[in-house]
Amino acid sequence: VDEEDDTRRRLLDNARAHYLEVGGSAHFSLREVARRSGVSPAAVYRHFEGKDFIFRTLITEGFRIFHVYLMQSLAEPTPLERLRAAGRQYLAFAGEHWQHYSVIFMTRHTTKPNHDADNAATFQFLVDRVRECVEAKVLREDDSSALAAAIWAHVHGLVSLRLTGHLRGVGSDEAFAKFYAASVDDFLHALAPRKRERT
Amino acid sequence: VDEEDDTRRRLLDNARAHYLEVGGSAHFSLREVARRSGVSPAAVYRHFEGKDFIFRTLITEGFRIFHVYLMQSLAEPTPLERLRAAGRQYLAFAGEHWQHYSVIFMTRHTTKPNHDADNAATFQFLVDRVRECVEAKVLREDDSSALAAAIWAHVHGLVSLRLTGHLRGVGSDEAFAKFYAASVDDFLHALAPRKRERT
DNA sequence: GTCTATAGGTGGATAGAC
DNA sequence: GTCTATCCACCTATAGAC
Repeated sequence: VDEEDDTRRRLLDNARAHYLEVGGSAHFSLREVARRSGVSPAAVYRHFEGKDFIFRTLITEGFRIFHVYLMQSLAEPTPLERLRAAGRQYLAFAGEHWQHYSVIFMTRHTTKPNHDADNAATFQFLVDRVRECVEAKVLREDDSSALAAAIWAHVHGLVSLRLTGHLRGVGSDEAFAKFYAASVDDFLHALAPRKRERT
Repeated sequence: VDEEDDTRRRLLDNARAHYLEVGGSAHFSLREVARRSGVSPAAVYRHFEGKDFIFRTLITEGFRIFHVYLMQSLAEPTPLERLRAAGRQYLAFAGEHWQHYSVIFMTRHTTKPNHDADNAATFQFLVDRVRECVEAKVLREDDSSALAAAIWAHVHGLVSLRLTGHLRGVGSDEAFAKFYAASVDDFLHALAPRKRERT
């Protein structure tokens, strides 16, 4: 079963690359995937039931890998450190698996049930990290979902503009990593509890 | 020349919608555009030299409309109000012209010279708004390009997650507008000059 | 300026040999 | 499990009539 799994891996990797080049499921070419993988179009049907099944596999795989990255942040000792670590893990995942990142977070929404469930579960992880920060008084008292959404938007904005090439001006990947870390800290600082006011 | 321009308009509108559905230029169908517009495939060639020329027109048109929105913010009297107005105009453009927004800011980078030039010019507008805020001491003294990039990332993150359907939890469009405004203000607050420290 | 007709190419999916 | 061969649908672009 060794060569069998190897072909399946090659098909998935090439499918992901091709998927991103055409930007969505509608005009994804199964023949092109077979061509890149060095097999005939018919062989693909031995590994996947068809075009759509390949996408589902890609999305599920992407969330699974992302989940592993996020879980690393739980090793930190305090709520705030766990939240900041989650931010670093987010960047690490996007940098080391930008194809997966694009598949799960930058593809237009077209009613995919699996995608929605995985997405909600992933978002809940961030909400939990935010909630424990609120309870520990290191983030302002506010709706945890709203705070989490704002934080997610911030990191996603940085990462996605970088991936689409719109933030080329920032420079090298290391320069971007510094920029990212500083910007996230700026935003988290803004969400800290206010010393004065707040009745 | 009335009906001629009308056909061209219909072709462009349908081309934009179709472009977004397939997510990129590679598998964009000229026939589909003709079909939606109620003309034959051959007729398209009387209005555009071919497939690629339609994209260039779409991108240029998108930036032109966006530019009009941004310019409205110059009516405000102070640097900070102009910057905050630019943020509101950004959301207004994304909301009222989400197709244009997607075309110019959420499409993968594939070496389009016109796009790069327009993009740089648009970014410069934000850098100018930031710079005058720095000079007026309402934003911290820092590289204006870096501050502008962070602000852009923040608003783009909010808007693009909303457009891809990942921020459905926020609720209605009005609820999202409130959330957007509050989040942008939070971030601008973080970029204000620090009272103490700062040598 | 729009049409029909057509050329040459690519796509998903299946049948049947090995 | 992979192949070749095949079906039919769709694509870009052009030619030529109106």
